[in-house]
Amino acid sequence: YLDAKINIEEVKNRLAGFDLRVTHQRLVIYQALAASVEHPTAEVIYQSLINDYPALSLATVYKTLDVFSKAGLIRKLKGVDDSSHFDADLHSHNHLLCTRTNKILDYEDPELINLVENYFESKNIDNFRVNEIRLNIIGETLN
Amino acid sequence: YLDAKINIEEVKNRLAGFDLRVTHQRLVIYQALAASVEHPTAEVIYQSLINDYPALSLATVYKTLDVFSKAGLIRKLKGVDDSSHFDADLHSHNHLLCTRTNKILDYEDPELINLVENYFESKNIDNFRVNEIRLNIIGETLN
DNA sequence: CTATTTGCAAAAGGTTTGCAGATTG
DNA sequence: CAATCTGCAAACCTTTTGCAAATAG
Repeated sequence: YLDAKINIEEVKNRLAGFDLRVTHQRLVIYQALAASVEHPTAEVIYQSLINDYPALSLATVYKTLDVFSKAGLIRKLKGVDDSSHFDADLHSHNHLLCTRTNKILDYEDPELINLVENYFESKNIDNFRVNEIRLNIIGETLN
Repeated sequence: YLDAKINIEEVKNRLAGFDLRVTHQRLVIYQALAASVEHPTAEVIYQSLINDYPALSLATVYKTLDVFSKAGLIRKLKGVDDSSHFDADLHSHNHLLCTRTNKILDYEDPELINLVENYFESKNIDNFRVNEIRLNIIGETLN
């Protein structure tokens, strides 16, 4: 379930890069999120940390994820069941949303990303400034 | 804000087409949703009906919209602020999500729809059966 | 030292549920 | 009639908030 943890210095650099204060809680929350490939919810992140950091509060996890996503350090995603998930991967990629398991999976497809990006580069939408295109693929994992 | 109301016989046919019982509440709720171009929330639909149907309950609006969307008669959408909106328009189309007003606007673009549909027709994703592609354009209305 | 962040508990907000009575097919 | 739907109020669950103490820069 987990990638190798990113080292703490790297996390500090990333926080600094977004003008965010470095606190112990922020470091471990970011580290937990970045180490997961599962696009966890606030609750899941909290549960993954509570054993090692018993003083950590769920409200802090919520606040921190909110601060991070408003700063642009991470992204907030919606699952098919309306739950809020978070993603530390800022690279352009799309997601598979499974209606059976409610999980969110990464879908990396450079061809698709190019297709969509090219399309919108040459496109102007009246009275609307485009910030981001989110393409979600809804369906079912088969395994 | 409102299109002309669909006539009641047409609404009955649509409900029947999805094997849904016809009740007074369902008729007016569907009619209100179909008449709106604003992708209203449950609360907004409720408010739009409460004057004419004082006995209507908000819980019924929620239940009905849930039944409708599970049956496939309407679609549930998520706004940028995480609110649940509903859409009676089943035709292929995309949405503009405004981060300033939290509104959802229709974005009709046959060329884009073709582009994406064609791409996924020839595409197979391992261990995943695709049901639907949702492409949302996030940004700001300029008005 | 000042501003920001944290933890706690309480509150909020949107949505769901249980149930008795009403309605549909 | 049997099955389903409705209204009401209470319950629920996720997220947010207020505030005093702790911490970062």
